[in-house]
Amino acid sequence: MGVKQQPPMRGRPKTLPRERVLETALMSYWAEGPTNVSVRDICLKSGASKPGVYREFGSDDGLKIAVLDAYRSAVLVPLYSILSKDQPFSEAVDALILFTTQDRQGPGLPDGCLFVAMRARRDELGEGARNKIDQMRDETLENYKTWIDKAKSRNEFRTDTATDVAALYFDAQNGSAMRLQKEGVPNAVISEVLLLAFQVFR
Amino acid sequence: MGVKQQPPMRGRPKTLPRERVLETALMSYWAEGPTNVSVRDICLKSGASKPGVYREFGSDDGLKIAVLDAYRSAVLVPLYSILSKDQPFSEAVDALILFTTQDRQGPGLPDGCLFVAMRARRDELGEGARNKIDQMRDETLENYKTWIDKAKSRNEFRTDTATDVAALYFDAQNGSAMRLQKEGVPNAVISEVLLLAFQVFR
DNA sequence: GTATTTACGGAACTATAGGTACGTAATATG
DNA sequence: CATATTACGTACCTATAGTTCCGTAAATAC
Repeated sequence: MGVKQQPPMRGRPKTLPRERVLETALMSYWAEGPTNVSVRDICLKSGASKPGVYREFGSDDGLKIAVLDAYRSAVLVPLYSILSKDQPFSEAVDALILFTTQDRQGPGLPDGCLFVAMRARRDELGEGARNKIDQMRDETLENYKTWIDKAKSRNEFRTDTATDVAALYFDAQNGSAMRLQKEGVPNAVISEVLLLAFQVFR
Repeated sequence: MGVKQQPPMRGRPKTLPRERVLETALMSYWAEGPTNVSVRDICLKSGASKPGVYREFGSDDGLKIAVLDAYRSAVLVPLYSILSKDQPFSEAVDALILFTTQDRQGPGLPDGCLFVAMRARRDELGEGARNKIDQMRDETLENYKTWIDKAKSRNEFRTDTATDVAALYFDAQNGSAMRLQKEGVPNAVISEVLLLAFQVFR
């Protein structure tokens, strides 16, 4: 199923390095902030031409949507998988803290979280990116909620706290951690802050 | 002391409504985000001319510095005064939550916190604003630290937590609360989140 | 009055953003 | 070969940002 083969296409073959553009944009937005990087910058860094990028992604907004999707696959899905993994609540919390404070220098990843940065500038972005952000935010909260409800049903989570409030809480702590990381606070300190924040559930 | 009298000035008298410009800028930045408001916007809303604003504040960056100072006096100083007031730690915490989640509709104030918004866009601002932000951030953390140390000396605060970590924690919780408020989360829910966050200190 | 000083603001200027028109190159088909 | 099709990228367009030039107005000093 699918038409993935090479159906001898007519016309001039496409040469625009889509993945390269996407990754350049992702890393640039992540490192420098999504509103501090112009399409021109991305073209220079990726070797693409401006009309090429617009042909491929439609608009600045379209590029941002594609980047958000890529970031979701690369970073958020792994986060969700920690939450949906079948393990004791406290172990998941530890895994969350480790995930959040893992070293970025080694893998050559920027500090902070692109999604957090996008949310912070939500109102400077196009309609498509805004919708994507809202949708991803909902998805994140839903993942937290499912996780918390499961923990509640196992008596591993205090039942005096509403699930959606707790979900907001976890998301807020994670966001704060990413912001501190971006500001240059050492991961060891961020760990302490998160440990403190998640003590209320033990 | 001071030369506040009217020393019969030479030249044409100044007519630019400095306070009006400042307040317009403050409210616009606060409501719409500091990087979503142009000098032109502020001129149209305040009735000033563009050269007038530049004569008075030097530059876009200078205007932002002036606005940050005004915001500090209007919002941060009252926050600091809660921390420095001589009252039991738990009462101060309650006062903090009340302060953060107080209604904005009534006084006609925007949701969220301008300082938090400025910090989020720190790298889109000029050098002067960035320095001001850093300085105000330090001041805020110092205020938290002094408050926490005082509580520790009274045995009202757990001594197993480093003061600077706790200060980062309080500031982070406050920032999250302001962000949630800006996103439209009801103050009642934000109260719950903060209550949860500050339970670790009881 | 004239000279001096200071502030005024309309109309520019410069830089950069997102976005595209259009002539050209590269492929498949007949 | 000619034709249709698709993608290429230089050079442009428009809008808007921050910023300033400069001729003029309103005051004091002589």
